[in-house]
This record gives sequence, C-alpha cells and structure tokens, in this order.
Amino acid sequence: MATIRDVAKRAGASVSAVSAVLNGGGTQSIRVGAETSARIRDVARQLGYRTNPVARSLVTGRSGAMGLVFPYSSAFIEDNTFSTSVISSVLTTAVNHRWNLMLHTATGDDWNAADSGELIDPRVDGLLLVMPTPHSPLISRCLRERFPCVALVYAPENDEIYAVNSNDHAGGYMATRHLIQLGHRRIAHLEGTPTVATSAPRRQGYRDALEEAGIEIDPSLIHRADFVRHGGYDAMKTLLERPTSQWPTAVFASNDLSAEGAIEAVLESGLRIPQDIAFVGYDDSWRAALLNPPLTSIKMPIYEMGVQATEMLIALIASKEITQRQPVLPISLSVRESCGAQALRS
Amino acid sequence: MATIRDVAKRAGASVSAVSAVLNGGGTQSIRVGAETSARIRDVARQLGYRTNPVARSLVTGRSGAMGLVFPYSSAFIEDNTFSTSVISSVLTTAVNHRWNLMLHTATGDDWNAADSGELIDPRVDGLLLVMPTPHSPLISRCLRERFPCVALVYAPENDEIYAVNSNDHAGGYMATRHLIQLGHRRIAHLEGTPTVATSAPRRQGYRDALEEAGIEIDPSLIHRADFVRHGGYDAMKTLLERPTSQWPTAVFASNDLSAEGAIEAVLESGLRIPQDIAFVGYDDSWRAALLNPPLTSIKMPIYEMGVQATEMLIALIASKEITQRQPVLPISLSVRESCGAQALRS
DNA sequence: TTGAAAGCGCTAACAA
DNA sequence: TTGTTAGCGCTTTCAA
Repeated sequence: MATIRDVAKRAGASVSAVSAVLNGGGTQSIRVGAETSARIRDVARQLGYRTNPVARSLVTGRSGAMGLVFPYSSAFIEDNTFSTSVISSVLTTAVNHRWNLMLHTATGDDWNAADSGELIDPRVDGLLLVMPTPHSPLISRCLRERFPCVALVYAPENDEIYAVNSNDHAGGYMATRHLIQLGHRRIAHLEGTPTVATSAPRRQGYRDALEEAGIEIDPSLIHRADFVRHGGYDAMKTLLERPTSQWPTAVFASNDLSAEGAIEAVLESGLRIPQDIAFVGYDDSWRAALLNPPLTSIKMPIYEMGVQATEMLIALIASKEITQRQPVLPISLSVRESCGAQALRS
Repeated sequence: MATIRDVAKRAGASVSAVSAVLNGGGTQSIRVGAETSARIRDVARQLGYRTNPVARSLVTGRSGAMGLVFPYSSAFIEDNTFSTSVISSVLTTAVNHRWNLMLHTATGDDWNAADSGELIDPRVDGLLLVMPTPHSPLISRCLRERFPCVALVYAPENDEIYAVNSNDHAGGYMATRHLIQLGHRRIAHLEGTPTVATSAPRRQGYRDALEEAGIEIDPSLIHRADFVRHGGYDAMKTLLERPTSQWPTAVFASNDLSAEGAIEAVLESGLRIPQDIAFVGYDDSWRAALLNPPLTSIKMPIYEMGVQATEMLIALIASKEITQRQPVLPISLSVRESCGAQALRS
C-alpha cells in the first residue's frame, strides 16, 4: 500500500500538503495551490493511495465509527423483528451520515463483559446500547469517563443519561383500556422478565387502567411469561386450570411471542378467540398479522427510535447541544381480530 | 486515559516489559520476571489501563476485526429472516473467536461504493461479503490485493474465490421433483431477480426436474416475481388470467415471500391450496410455518453457512491452509400443507 | 531478565 | 503557499 509519503515524494510536495489536499475539511492551517493540489490528486490516483484510517485515528483520536451493543447475540435468531428494525435503522442512519458501525454483544448471560469497560475503546467514538439492563454499570462508566453513549429502549434512572424510549406505561395502559372498553373486567396479564426494563411499566400501565375503571386488581391473574412462547403457553395453561367461572375473558401479553404461546394453549382447550378469550399483544411484529386469528398489538416505533438514537449519538459526539436528552416516542394500537373489536364494529 | 508509558513509569519498568506482560502471547523476544510482572499488572489495574487497540493496530497491521458487508441496508427491514440469520451466525461465531465485527452496506442500489475499494481498509483484517452481485469487482479487487475475503451465498466464477454456498440448483430440482412426484405436470415457476445469483440455478433445477420427468418446459409458466410479495401476487394474477384448462396445478416459488403473494392471489380467486394449486417455496423462513396453509419450502442452512464462512475467513486471515475453498452445504425440504403431500400421506 | 529506541502512517503546529 | 517536524500509543528489534 502506498503511504502519504510515497504520494508526497512522487508529487514533489510535502506530506502536510498531501494531507491537506486529500483530507480537505478539518482545521487545516495549510493552503495548497491549485496546481500542486491537482498534481497530488493525480499521483494519489495513480498510486491507488487510500488514507489509512487507523493512523489517522491514532492522531486525531477519532474513528468515525460507533458501536452498537446488543444484549446478547442470540437476540437475532429469536425471530425478533425488534433486532432487525434496530439494526436496519441504525445502520441506515449511520451510513447516511457517513459513519461506520461496529457490532457488539454483551457476551454471556448479561452485560458482565461489557461492563468491564472493554467496549469503551478508541475504535469507536461512541456507543449505542440496545436495551441495557437497568442500572447498567456500562452507562455509569460512560458517564464517568465522558464517553458518548446513548441508550435505546431504556428507562433512564437519572437526567444525565441519554436515552430514546417509547412509553411502555402508556402501552400497557392503552392495551388494557382497549379491552376494558370492549366490556372485559377479568383481564389477565402475561408479564415480561423482571430484569428487562420494559416489563414493569407495561404491567403498571395495565394496573392503572384497571384501577381507573374501578376494577380491582387480582394478582392471581398476573403471570410471568418471560417474553417467550412457552412462557405464554405455560402461563395460560395455569390460568385455564382455575374454575371456569374464574377464567379471564381477556389477556394482555407483554409481547407478541408470549401471546402466541398463550393463544396456542387457548385453542388447544377448544376455546375460541376472541369470543371466549380476547387477546392484545405487544410489539406488533409481523408475526402478529399472520397469527390465527391476527393479533391486536401495541406498536412501538422501533425504526424511528433507532434513527433518533443514532442521530443523537452523532450530535453528542460532535458536542452539539442536545435539546432533548430523553425523548419518549408515542406507541399506537394495531387493531386486528384477536381482541374482538372488529367483530363489534362490523 | 493512562498510556503504556504511564504504567511503565509508575511500575518502574520499561514500556517493552509492560507490553510483553499485558499482551502475553505473540512473538515476544522478551521475558519478564514474576515480580516485575506482578507489579506491572498491579499498576495497570490501579490506573485502569486499557490497551489502545488503534495504536496496536497501527504497528501490527492487524485489527482483530472483520467486515460484514450486506448488499443494501434495507436488507433487514424486508422482514427477512435471511439477514437475521446471517448477522446472528456471523456475530456469534466472531465473538466466540474473539473477533470484532464491522457492519457495512454497499450503499446505493448496487455495489458501486463498495467496489471502489473503500471497504478494503486496515480497520478490518478481512471481509465477509453477503450475496455479492455476480462478477463483483470487490471480490476481484480483494483477490488482486491479497486481502482476505469470503463470499457468503455466492456462486463463485473461479477457483480462487473463497465462497460458502448452498446448492440452489439442487433446491430448485428438489422442489420441482417433489411436486412431480405428487402427480403434477403443469408446474409454474416464480423466478427471482436475474441479477441475484440464486435465481438462475433455482430455475435451472426446476427445468432439469421437468425434463428428467419428460415434461416439456412451458416458458409461459415461468414468471418473474423478483423475490417480493407483490411480485408473486402479480405473477399469479397473470397466470390465473389464462384459460382455466391452462392453469398451473402447482407453483414453485423462488422464495417464500413471493410464494406468499401468489398464495394471496390464489385465495382471492376462491381457489383452494393445495387442492386446486399446490405450492412449494424457498427459504423456509419463519413465515412459512405461519402461513395459511403452512408453506412447504426448501431450507437453506443459512446459520450454518454463516458459521462456516466466518471460520473460513478467520483461517484465511491466519494464513491457515484451507482444505475446501468453496463448500456447498446441502439444502433440505420442509414439507407442510401447501404442497398436498401431507393430505396424501394421512 | 531488562531497557532504549525506531517506527507504524498520519495530522497539525510551527517555521519558512 | 509550502516544508519540517513532533508526536498519537503501541510493538518489537537490538543491545545491555
């Protein structure tokens, strides 16, 4: 590979001239004449010269890359449109702004490896953390070391953290209120994993909607499904072991996957959806539309959130003023057949 | 950030000693005593010293990262389980081998930007190209510059290229033969985009299966669907505009998505699947099992292919002997209801 | 077993 | 408008 010195020598110019010409922008204290400039460009093309970004990075302290950190690498195979949307939005936005992307996962079961700080590394100018665990040491560390860092899908514990989130409480509330308005009073909730930050607010939204409607909260209607299919299945089986009179008439699941498992359990029992038990899920994944019956679900604007988080990180790295550190994007309800609203309408 | 010199000074040792201790492996011509070693480690911990990978990279010429190049960034949002599996397998394998991953896309409509060579860059030690366009200049370039490069899902034009692929011809053949064995003679094919390398062999497999069975190939039964949903829908609509007697009794689609669109068109016409028209798709995506009726499909071992490609690239970078440059992994058939085989069986 | 020092390719301050 | 030069933080050769 040709170096900057090769180009300089061959063009009869100095390295700084070459650097100035081939870099262009920046705080150059150097001005190069049109002729020299053209010569340099010419020679560079002849030699197939390409700037070595590693060397540049060492001296500037900037890499032009950001790190995208996923909680675990298997996040992708769980037919999870969430990861897909995140990758897609972040990558597209980064590329549009001419940034590179390094993909990381917090290996192991949690963020231990990541928390050790090995992700704070000059190969990236900042980090985008996807669904970090609550009270993530990595976030504190970034804050402490003044390393640019934005959390995506995260309920920040304090004002200093940069985070893009959607309103999970509103999601739980909207789902539950929708079912209440359809006439349901005995509404079950399939909870997510407690260590995942979205679980608690979704449940709280559920509770608040019930309370607002004057419906007493029945803790025996709340079961953990841990966001997975068989979790939903098992929880539903348990609910159906109760006396018939105590069966829920509706279920709000904390994600589509657990709803899917629960629906399977319901159908196995010969019950009909939504006539016997109505369902609302969360995520509005593409699976939701394909289920039988199609699943009503709360929609998180993941793609838009990814874009915002990426742009916020870029601004943060550029030390730009960030007007809103913790935007919360609105959720919405995708009504399909599983909740019974469409039958009522038609 | 503490540098290696800070550690050396504070530990009363030389930088080379610190380097040797904190690096460990490698071709060190230096041996450090246990005492000094312990002291260095101690000081490093106190100072929170972390090796600067950029500086190391500059001197060693190695980065410990590989680039994963997707054809376009929107590859992800097309609820494409393909991209998901690739990312998942590559990331997991890379992390297991302690490699980092940079994510790239060939911006624009094709590989132009990528082909300019800007991806061949010392920030990565090698490239993994996902579905590069046939005769990709980037591959030639890597070969010419002796830059490690492995193509994934690619039919290599010559022996020099490292590529992991599955047997698309066998896939097309297997799908079609399956339908023939079920008694079908008028089998349509929904073709993929010609510029995508998998399209031609799949179609050729289809043709060969027909020929082998002594069925004349009817070009009017072959329609482009371009791997997208509405492509399949439109193609099927066209096919159904023919006189009833010339309708295909079975369809082999070059991917599940186009099959899905075609199925929609068939159902809209009040026809039944598989009784009136049988279907076989390609990809065996998660959607396949959720469709109504569940779609019989050819399964490509994408995850396994991603693992192999990643490991091959790692071996290539390490200048290890590669016994098989162009492994072709076997496809298989996932039989569900859309082809009618299950009805016959029961 | 250790230390000194050259240099990876580049940027940017400074001098001309 | 241009050239010289001192590093960026590290690895590694060579000499002690």
